[in-house]
Amino acid sequence: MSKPFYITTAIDYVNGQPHLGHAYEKILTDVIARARRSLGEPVFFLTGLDEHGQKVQQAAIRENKAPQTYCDELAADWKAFAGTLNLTNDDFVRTTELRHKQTVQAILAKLHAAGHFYQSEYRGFYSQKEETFLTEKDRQPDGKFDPSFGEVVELVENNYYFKLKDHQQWLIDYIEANPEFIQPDYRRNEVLGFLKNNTLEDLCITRPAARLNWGIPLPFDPAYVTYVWFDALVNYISVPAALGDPTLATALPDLKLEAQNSKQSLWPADAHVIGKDILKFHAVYWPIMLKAMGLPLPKQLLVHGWWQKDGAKISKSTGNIVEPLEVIAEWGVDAFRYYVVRELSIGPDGNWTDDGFKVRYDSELANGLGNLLNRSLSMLKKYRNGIVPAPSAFQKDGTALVDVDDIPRIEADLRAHQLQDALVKIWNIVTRANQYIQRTEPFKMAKVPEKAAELDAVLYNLVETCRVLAVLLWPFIPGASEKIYAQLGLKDSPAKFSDAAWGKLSAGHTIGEPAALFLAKISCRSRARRSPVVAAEVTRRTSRRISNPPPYVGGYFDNCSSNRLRKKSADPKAGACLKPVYSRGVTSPPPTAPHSAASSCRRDGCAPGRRGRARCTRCAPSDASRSRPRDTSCRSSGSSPWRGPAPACRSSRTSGSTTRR
RNA sequence: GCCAGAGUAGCUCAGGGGUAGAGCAGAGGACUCAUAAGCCUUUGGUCGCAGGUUCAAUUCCUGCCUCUGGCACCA
Repeated sequence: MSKPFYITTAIDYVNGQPHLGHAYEKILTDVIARARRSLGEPVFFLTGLDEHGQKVQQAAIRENKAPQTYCDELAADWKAFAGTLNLTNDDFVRTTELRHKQTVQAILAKLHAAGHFYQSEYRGFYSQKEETFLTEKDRQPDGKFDPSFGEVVELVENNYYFKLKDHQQWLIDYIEANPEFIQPDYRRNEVLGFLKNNTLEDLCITRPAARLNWGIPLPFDPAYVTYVWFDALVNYISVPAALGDPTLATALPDLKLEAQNSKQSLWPADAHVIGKDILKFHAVYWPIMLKAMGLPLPKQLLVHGWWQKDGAKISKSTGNIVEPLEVIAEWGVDAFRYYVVRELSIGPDGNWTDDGFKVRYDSELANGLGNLLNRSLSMLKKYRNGIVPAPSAFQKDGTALVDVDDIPRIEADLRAHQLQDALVKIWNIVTRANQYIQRTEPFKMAKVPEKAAELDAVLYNLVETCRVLAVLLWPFIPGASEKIYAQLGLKDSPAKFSDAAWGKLSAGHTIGEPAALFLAKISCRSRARRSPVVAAEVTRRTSRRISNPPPYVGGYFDNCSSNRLRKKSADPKAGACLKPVYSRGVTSPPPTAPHSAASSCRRDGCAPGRRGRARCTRCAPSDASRSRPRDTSCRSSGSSPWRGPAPACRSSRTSGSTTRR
């Protein structure tokens, strides 16, 4: 058994309720953890809470609670939140737990004995009201501190310091020698720039217990508690230590936990997923702490950006917020997970817009993936009684749907933590499958008995593609993925990446009932609002196909994807909006469809029946620009307007992705 | 101020010395298996500004303008 893939989130400071940023980091981590499990690796995924410190102590006092009680109550919310996000964390660490405090103290004792700490005086301006030292930034232009700080006194305080000065050069060398250690690259460059241009100052690691007692006491001097660094960061090793990690047991021989004796080390972590705001702590202090302990460094710091909403900073005070729980309640956790992972790659800041969310939900999840599943299963049900047909020679088409290269490329993206790229590739398959239906027209084959074998093949390819998609999507949207498997009538789980191999669906298998995977909430409502005729048809179809139509809760999408229909519906005398309704074959088609219903041509005398610009002589485009030829051939093959060596052919450029990395 | 990075279509972004690319948005069309979904076609750009190198610059160089990030107070 190989070493488990050990991945962590930062632990969140428990002084409030979880917000979008917390949710984002946890989801990224969970997708990576699930992906590794799916790929067959053992995984340990750790998240948790940072519960010590002044703000917690103060908040507890304000609520007239013991700090531990205060933390216990909030911790319940945070654990529930992890469940709501459908996280697969293997443990949940709280820094007030005994196992954590014991590890912290063992480390402090060891480093103190080895001479890494010293005591020194700290002199500064202290606000008694705010119970904090002030900095130069807190000064007003006239040199005085803001009255909101109350009385400010100059205070001298002894504290313990951690020596950093000797560690600068090896850390620079290490980061330069290990490009994967800090990702993305520009974050790595920031750390290197900082390390090369500044001299590290020793780190103050304590607070006097008289001033702050909600913390872990120094084992060698109970007059002090340790401050954030040797508390919060240590969570990454306190849980493995408690689980009996042999690497940690060797490094911390005095740590006597009631540990299971594990044979496998979790440490070093394979990835710490963190926000850009805490990069320095993880890229500078943490490696030095580990080096001092004699422990190896984590393999990677994966640094994500922050979210904005509507282009502005997320802020409780201005009300510019995204409430994850509300979004999940309305749209489902899979949609939420999908949006935050698909919207941006790991690194840059993101911008949440409600419209953007709705567009992705509607066009990508509901109309792209969900509708593909629905139409594929419906046809199999309708034409073959829901029984998967036997393989035939025609099925080689399936390789065009899920290209032989797709699976390894997606696997490579997952391993490289390029989650957005993986989703883009997966959606290429969705698009290809929808194109395939249009190209092969199985609904026409069904009317021609001689094409039965071909229809078998097309149906097989479609249903099998849906199955493969479920497997590929499991790390991202596990709920939807499992629903796809259920609709396919498969008993097992789509959680094994190797099941993405083509052809695992066996002939004779009977699928389950098709149902909407992601209900498109809007588009039909939007249309319905504009045309009573369409509204009636929508209601009829909805009630026929969906056994339990959800109640309409109000609100419309502004961006209806089919503006053509919308605009025509808005024209009171066109009747054009009827066209799609008639064409459903419900009733006979309109005897004389108005010309304007089918064409953009509105000139008098343009013969009915002509459709499209090209066929209408009076409306034909006169400008040459419309038919500007597109010559994509390689220039070097023809007569060249320039001299010199033949230039490289530029016609084979690969298309770009929408992501900058 | 210092150090990075970025300015390309309405939006989000790829690209890169030789006719400018994708997705979304916009426009037109054909179809009916499907969640009014899906499919096809298509309009948009002096590639921030000014110089320079070059037969040729959006691409390389220089300068300028604008924006973003970092520069250890803090999660």
